[in-house]
Amino acid sequence: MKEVHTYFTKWADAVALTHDGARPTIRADYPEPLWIQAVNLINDQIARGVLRPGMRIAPERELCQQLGISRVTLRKALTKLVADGVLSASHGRGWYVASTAPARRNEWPNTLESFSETAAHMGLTATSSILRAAEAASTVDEAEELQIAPGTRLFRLERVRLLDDVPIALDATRVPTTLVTGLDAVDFSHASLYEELASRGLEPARADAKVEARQATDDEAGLLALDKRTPLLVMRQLAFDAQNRPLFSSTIRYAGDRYRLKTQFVRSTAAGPTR
Amino acid sequence: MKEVHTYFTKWADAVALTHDGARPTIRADYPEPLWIQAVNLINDQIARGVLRPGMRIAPERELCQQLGISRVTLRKALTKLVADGVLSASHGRGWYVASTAPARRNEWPNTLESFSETAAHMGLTATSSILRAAEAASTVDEAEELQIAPGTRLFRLERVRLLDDVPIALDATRVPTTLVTGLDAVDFSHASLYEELASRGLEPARADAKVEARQATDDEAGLLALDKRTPLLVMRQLAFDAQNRPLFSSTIRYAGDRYRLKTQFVRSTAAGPTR
DNA sequence: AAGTGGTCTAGACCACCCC
DNA sequence: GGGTGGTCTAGACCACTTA
Repeated sequence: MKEVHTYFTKWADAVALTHDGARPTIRADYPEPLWIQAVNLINDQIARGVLRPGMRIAPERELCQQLGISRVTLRKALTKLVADGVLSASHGRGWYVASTAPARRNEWPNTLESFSETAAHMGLTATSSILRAAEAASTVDEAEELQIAPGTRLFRLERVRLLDDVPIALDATRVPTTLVTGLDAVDFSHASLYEELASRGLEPARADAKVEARQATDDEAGLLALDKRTPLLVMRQLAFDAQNRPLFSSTIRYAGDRYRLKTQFVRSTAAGPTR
Repeated sequence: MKEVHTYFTKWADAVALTHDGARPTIRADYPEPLWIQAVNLINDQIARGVLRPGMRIAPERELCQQLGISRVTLRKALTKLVADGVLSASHGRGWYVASTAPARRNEWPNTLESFSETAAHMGLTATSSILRAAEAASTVDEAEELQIAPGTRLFRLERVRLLDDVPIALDATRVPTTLVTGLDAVDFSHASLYEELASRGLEPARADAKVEARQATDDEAGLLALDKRTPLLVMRQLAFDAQNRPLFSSTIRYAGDRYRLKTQFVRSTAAGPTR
């Protein structure tokens, strides 16, 4: 495809990273990998206003000298910054700072967060009222979804999720006991399921989610203290670890007028998998 | 954190990629970059069943020889496959094929798709009934969202979106005329907005979305031929290009019982941006 | 101690953009 | 032609896992 748009007719001046004092603080001592230090350094410069939206930054080979790292390492950092939407590259022209005020930028591309973590980010306290926390045999549907044998025992956790004591959602989560046992001994009115799983070596890496809207039933309306006509935002989630093993499934029914889901879609680039 | 879980007590046998005929088809001629060829090759081997879920693949240094590429290039391919959830690495132990049948795996991590593209994937035909397609001055709110001066003219496109002639959603999209002009001359009852933008050099790279549920108004119910009590799934979307310039905003109101949003959340790894 | 992934380097060539 | 990003290589050292 032909590029129709031209941004500048003349070259923008490149901006060096070292405008204050000696060489920037990239140390080979190894507290953190060099490329992560480079990412943080550039993020800092943008936050500090040394690098402003739309600016062209110094060419790669020059940055390498300034930072004292190799080009391969620098490019690993730049790649990460592109993924975060902080920089963008233009082939024969240079690197440019993305044009959004960094303060308003999103934290992470598309984060899988627990309810507790989301609450913490908002400065609220997440608690739960437990409706059920027990092991039982799985149904055929549950077994298929979690890729276990039908009848395998599941830990079922059903909670009313509260933010600062206001009921927000109904959360029904199922974890196969083939992955973890002893969850029924935990008090989940304050504990976080994510943390419990993490402490047992189970780390969710991603989750597929389906979202739909429907009316609340009488039961649901009662538990969430809703007007019966209020719609629910229903999110059905299946979480996997890095090996794509299903870890747990959860259905979260949010009160339609008390919650808003946020997500970010990314346009796929290059090498889409072979079907 | 300490790793609690141990997967194997004994080493799994490594699996080579070359089980059929001569060396696999990675050619330096350059139709595609070598690392993309490697990605495709490994995806193919998994699809063909040579590599099966849970298997350990040959160590990096061995694969380099088999494929005739350098370790850096191979690792670029492996990194991509990790991002796609196809492989996972374990430090001192090796590379493992993720344990989900590849056929059931998702296409792309989290795709930004147009309605037309989504329809095509489902084998349906997307059409539109145009409610409005005209330029007008922006309101203060619209201007702020799109980062333009208030009063700047916008192209407003309002459509009923149909799949195989069934009304699915109401789509209201606004594009600043500072980015593109002449859109009011296009017949959007069949044309795709994404394609029109792409042909003018505007490529969306990502979009922030907020999703909520609410009841349909009488007007909305009428346009979508809904029972008035059916809830709507409302998605408010703001699309950006690679430089983070806002390209357009769109509000899509789906009939709650005719559509289901799918998305994927990814657990953020390493180097979270500085706040 | 040996095997493996994780990080890093110096140097090369190509493709694209602009003068 | 000169500057710039995109790709690729060979080789090195470190950290983690398993024996």
